[in-house]
Amino acid sequence: MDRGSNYNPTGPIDKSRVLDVKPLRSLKPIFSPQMGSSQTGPFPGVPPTGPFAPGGPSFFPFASGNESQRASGFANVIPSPVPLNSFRTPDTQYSNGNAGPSKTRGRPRKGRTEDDYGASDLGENLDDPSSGRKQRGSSHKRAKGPANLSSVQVSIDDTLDQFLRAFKLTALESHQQADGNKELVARVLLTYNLFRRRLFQICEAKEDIPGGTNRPDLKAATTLMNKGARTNSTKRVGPVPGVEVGDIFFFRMEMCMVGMHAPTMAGIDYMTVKLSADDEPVAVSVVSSGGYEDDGEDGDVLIYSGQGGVQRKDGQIFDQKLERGNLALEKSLHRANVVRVIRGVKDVPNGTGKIYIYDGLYKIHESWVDKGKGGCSVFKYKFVRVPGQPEAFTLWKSIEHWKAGSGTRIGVILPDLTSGEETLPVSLVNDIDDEKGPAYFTYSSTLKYDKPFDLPVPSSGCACHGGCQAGDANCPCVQRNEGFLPYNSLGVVLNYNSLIHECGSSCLCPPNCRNRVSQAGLKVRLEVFRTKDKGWGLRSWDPIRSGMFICQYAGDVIDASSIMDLGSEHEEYIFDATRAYPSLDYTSNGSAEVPFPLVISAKNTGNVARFINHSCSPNVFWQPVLRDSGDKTYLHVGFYSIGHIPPMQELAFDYGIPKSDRAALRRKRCLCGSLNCKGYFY
DNA sequence: GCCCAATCAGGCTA
DNA sequence: CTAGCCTGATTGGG
Repeated sequence: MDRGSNYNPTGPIDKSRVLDVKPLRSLKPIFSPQMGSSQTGPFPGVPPTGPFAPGGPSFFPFASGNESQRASGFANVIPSPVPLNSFRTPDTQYSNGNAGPSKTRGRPRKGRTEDDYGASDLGENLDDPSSGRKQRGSSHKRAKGPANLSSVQVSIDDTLDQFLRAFKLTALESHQQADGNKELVARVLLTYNLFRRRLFQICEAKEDIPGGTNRPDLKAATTLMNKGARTNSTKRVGPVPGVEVGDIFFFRMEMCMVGMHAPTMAGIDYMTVKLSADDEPVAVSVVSSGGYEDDGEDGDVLIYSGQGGVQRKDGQIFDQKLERGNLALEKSLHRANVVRVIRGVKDVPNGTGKIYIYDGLYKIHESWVDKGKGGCSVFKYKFVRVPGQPEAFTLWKSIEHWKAGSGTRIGVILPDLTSGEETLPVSLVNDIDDEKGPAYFTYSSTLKYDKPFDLPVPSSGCACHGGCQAGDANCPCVQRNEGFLPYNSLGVVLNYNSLIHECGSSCLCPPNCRNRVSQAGLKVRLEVFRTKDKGWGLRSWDPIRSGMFICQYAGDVIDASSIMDLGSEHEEYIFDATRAYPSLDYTSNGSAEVPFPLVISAKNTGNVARFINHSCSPNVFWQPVLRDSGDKTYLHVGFYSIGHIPPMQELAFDYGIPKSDRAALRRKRCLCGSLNCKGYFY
């Protein structure tokens, strides 16, 4: 019921009596509150129909069918990597007016950590005590390779243009910028994240490049938005087309770009609606991320604090005023309008970062004035979630309980089907039917090569005792990856090469080197679960960032020529790199294939990857990864997320198309259920 | 239209 | 690890 101290049971008070306020001009509801109306549908009272309710389900008559089908399949639109020679070409070959040192902003670059997500765990347990926690400062900078500034600038521009072209965002129609849809939102966010990561990778490797930044999140967003690559820029009360309840974001700018929440810092977003006589502000969304003392009785209630009203360092105290966002919330309360709520939670693996969860539509039930710390007056608003929406924030709370072992999770068959083989347990869960588990197999987290199947790649290990450093031109591992480290410290791939060269056994770097991601094991808590109609599948309790490593494909490497003879029951657990995969087709234009015909059977021995199902709209893709072992180099297959994946969403990748006609005859009915499902897979 | 203030970021340092 | 400083970007409002 009441939550006690903060709660004022006397109900809303007359704020104008207490504070310096603008008068509420009209309290007559624009829309009838509809609280007890007989309206049907999942969101009673939503939207507040009328002149300013463009939200809600829409048809997209302008979306070209085949274009949307093509573009939402991430894999076939991955831009090719910037060729290495673009960093070596003299300036004179380019006539780009932006190139040239004269355009540089003279801002001195500061020292920075190895990634854009705060402190890294690198540098701990180092042999070399003098290196300290982090390689920083002049010695580190001097180690960086000579950067050809202008050509790097060109490559940043080129990279962006490639992304924009690949995702067909070069010339968005104005109606597409104003009103989005799911496919468009996905394209904008994917482009943003690919560019942001690539931008970070380039900037951390080279000093003082024009357009360089220590805030790739901001830089990438402004660049994209300046080119018109955004959507849902029309503010609206109610749902945002293309964003679903439970969707997650890792940066405020992401929400800005897709019309979820426009302000870059402020917690309350509102719009001014035209009335017959006056303009009135109406709230559209709030972000609750711990800046104030927000609280709620349970997952469906949020006590939100108004904006402003701080206690300054000099001791001066400012009360909150009933203006701007606070006034808008007050109006939304009186109009009984819905407000989108975004919950910010701490990103545990990152530490300093936050994850923003879209928790759906809420209504403000009451407001009051409270005394905040320091004694200033603070507005409080009680948000109550509109019933009937999919679970979002409460799901996160449940997962916390599962992890702590305090919650009862129904349908758990095994707490850890890997029997400790993996770094993290993997639950086996069935809350669908009576199946007791998948057919017997031996769990193994590694890939087994029977025959020496090595590649003629001369491997000379690095000597980076403190872990490989971005921009270290002397590191052979950096060189093999075209001058960059392929991952950040969270295990996120930063760009898309046809091959990732990880450090191997001949390298002297420690096991927690940034370039040993796929060999370091699981980083997210996975579960094998019973799907409704596709057998067993794989999903994650933890949120997964765009580009993050998920797992490798373990099993037995088998002879590619024998794949034709395998029985159909065998091919259920086959990974076949010789198939045509959309992503590989795109990045390579057909030329750069996997170095040798790698086929893996996980029928008898395998890991979690054998449970990943096919989807025509995948959220996971794979990349070949090279690791050396002694004097031999072995190929592995790493799985990475395409976009951000909320907890408990099934992981799936595109199984590709077999190149042999015989195998192609064995097509199976696809049950992925996506809008652009081809209807079958192999 | 220009400028500026306000703001539940996010990186970095002490 | 946390508090605080610093740069930063959008948008509303004057």
